[in-house]
Amino acid sequence: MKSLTPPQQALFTLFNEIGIISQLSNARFERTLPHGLTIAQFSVLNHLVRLEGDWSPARLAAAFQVTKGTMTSTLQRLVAKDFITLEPNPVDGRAKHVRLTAAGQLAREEALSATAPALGDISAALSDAEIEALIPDLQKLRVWLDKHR
Amino acid sequence: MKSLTPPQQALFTLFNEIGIISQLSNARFERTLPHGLTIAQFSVLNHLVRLEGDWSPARLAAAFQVTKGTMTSTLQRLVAKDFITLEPNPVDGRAKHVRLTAAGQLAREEALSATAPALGDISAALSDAEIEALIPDLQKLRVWLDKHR
DNA sequence: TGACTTTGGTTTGGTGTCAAACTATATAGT
DNA sequence: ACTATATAGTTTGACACCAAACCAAAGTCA
Repeated sequence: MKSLTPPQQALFTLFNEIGIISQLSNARFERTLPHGLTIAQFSVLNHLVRLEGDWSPARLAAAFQVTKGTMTSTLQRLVAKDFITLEPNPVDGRAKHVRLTAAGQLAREEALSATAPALGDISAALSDAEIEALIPDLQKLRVWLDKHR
Repeated sequence: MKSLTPPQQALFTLFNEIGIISQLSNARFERTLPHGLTIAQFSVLNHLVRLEGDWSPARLAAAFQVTKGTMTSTLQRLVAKDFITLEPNPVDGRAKHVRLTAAGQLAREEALSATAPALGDISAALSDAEIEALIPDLQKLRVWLDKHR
């Protein structure tokens, strides 16, 4: 029976843990979100509030490492909820502007408030210092994977 | 504008990185897999080869932290590829036995060979020691999330 | 100017995942 | 034994995601 070398085995375990954590944490947050928001939808709202500037669907897709098709779908759901509008770009006939509505800003505030407690709980699992320590290594890994895909 | 405390911010970043890594690494592996296997499908094949014993769909679902419905779907695709069979359990009329076929074992071997190089590449991003160091903390986090869901 | 290439966005089809509803079989309790 | 509950597996309906095909508007370049 074929098998992996120990370093390969470790990597395999690492990605396995990461996959499960991603799944569990998404489920955990999604349960707390109001208005039937999903993580993907909330992330877009949050992004638009925090980062100034003009955001097109394509720019958002690049920022979230997601295909344009995926972003189209997420934005359509946000439009259906009246949390954003898609306006034509007067300068570029292909492009659109993504604009947050007042309701969208409000929903983002509510979502943030609802999410914060669930985040606090996790301190029981890992100390703040441990969390801080994990981030740089994961970022290195993420950047590498992004560059080599 | 509402905001998060620094520790909450760190957790937010952590889960964000984890989500992206999960996505990118899945895409990366899936590209290398033969027979149109997905990660989910390969994981089941691999599991059946490595761990002896009788495996029912329900037991597999529990092992992979996935709902029974999700496992039903994955198993059906493996059956369609003739990589497993589902046999009735003579003792329990509700349950089924999941059995690997010869083709399934072969496919798992091929998948393992095809995947190994992609795993090796990643050493360029993170040293073996760094990878080993990450795992225990992530396991703590995963176990906690699993227990509190 | 006209043809070719790139870019922005949408659509389609396939996969994974969940929650919830549903059937059938087992098990427990009285 | 009968009823109630728990368990195994499937199905349905959403959502996120990808790859690939597609259209329209820009941009390039000869």
